[in-house]
Amino acid sequence: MSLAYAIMGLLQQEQRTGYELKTNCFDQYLVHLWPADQAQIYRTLDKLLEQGWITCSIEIQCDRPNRKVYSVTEAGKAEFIQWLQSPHPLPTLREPLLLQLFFAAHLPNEAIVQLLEQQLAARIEKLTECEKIKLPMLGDQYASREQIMQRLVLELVLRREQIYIDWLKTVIEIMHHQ
Amino acid sequence: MSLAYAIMGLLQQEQRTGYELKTNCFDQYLVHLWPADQAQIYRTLDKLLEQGWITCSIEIQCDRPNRKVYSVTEAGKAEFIQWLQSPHPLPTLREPLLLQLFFAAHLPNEAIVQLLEQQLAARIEKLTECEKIKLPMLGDQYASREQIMQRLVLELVLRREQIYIDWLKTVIEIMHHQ
DNA sequence: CTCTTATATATGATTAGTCTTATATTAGCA
DNA sequence: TGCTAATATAAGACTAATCATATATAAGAG
Repeated sequence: MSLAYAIMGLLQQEQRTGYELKTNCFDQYLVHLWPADQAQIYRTLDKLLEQGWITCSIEIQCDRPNRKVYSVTEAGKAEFIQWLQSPHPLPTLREPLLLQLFFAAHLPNEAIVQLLEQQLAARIEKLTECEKIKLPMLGDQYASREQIMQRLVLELVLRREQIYIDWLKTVIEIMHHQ
Repeated sequence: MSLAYAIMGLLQQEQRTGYELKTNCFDQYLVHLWPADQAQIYRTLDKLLEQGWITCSIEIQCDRPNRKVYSVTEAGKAEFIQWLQSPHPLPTLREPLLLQLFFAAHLPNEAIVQLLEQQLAARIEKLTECEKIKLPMLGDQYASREQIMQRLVLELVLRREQIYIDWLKTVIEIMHHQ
């Protein structure tokens, strides 16, 4: 379960609450990489606590609801390093659009183009979102090791989105001239 | 639930049993697009039957276990055409490797490279698998409409795999010269 | 004669992820 | 005064997918 490790990775940067993980980490830096539901984050924190991989200290606040601040234990750090190095099978990417296109012979060309145009708009929007992410460029000598790794990941995400856009455009072109 | 529609699409080509769907369709033509578990196929067939979108006739065989042959009803065909045209939100692609790399600053370069090399091998294998799929080329004037659509889908899958491979190679290169 | 493979269907259990709703507090706005 | 937004956690319900296992028959190999 990768989410558990994502959480441990984030808690190693600094101790955090479930709320901070959701709003400051997953929704800001991991939206395009590993989106996570609030309910799932809290449940995973419980599970990690049970396993003894994180600990929790309750901060009593007078002006706000109490916070449970989590940090990673030594056992958790060891477990995290193990996970970091372990190979995973390629995940299966199931894309409804590709399935639709696979069976699209049943549809008139205009209907197919409409489907593709809609997808193209969505892809362009996603690429624009990803381009907004601020990270030092690859040549940047002031970039930290962490930032370099994150930039490399972002590079793939950008390239991948670009491929979809290019492909959609050529398919639309082909469907027009048929 | 896209699997239900994939099944209806396949049953529209010709009537089939659950076993044929699994071994002749999903495992052969849809492995890289929409892999499906045997248990899930049979359960989805039950659900489609309940909905009245497919019908079933039992073929008694003397030498083999009986077969339940399914075909799509008029209601099912209408439902399928509706689905074919309806836009879907972009699916979230969660890739453990990207998450690992995101946090890989904790790891020495050699360990990162090892992870990348392993992934590269897996990606090359997958690309090779996809290249084995036989479909007429895009210019082919004897290609059916169905084949053209399937070739277009395959083109994206191939391009996407190629992007991963290119990216992995450049990242490995970068990790070596750091 | 037993073991494996192919044909054929079905159920139980579990995981990961999503959606919805509930609770509680404070600040700020109209 | 009531409404909304931000902060903070939790539980219930559900779906899609996966894994394991069970059943039954026949052909073919060793």
